[in-house]
Amino acid sequence: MSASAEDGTFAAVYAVVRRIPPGRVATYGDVAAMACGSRSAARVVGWALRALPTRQDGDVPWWRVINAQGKVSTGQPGEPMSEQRARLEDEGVEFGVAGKVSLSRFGWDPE
DNA sequence: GCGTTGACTATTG
DNA sequence: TCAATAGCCAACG
Repeated sequence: MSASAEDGTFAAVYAVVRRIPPGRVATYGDVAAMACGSRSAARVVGWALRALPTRQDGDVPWWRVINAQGKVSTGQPGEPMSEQRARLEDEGVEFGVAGKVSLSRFGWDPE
């Protein structure tokens, strides 16, 4: 697709995140493995999602992307809990007492 | 082209 | 469960 001027690591990350179905969560490592081909590139995924508001994409469900520990990494100062967690709960994702999600239950299973 | 930074991951205590 | 350390990759100035 050459219609979009977006092609590269960032676009790859956005494409993978958009493929995450509602009620499911994916880890940075998983997205990095599919977007960049390397699980170690998880930092790049965080960078791409962090630059999302700057990219004005708006259609990327960044809240469905969490860390390998099953917890959100979005540090939202001033808020009791990250909006990411609220969105996930609204999608049907349940959090443990430690505020962690069971990746074995809600983990995204790419076909 | 180099050095710094970052919404990470895995390991160890 | 939490804290600290090392490793990895890409974008930014």
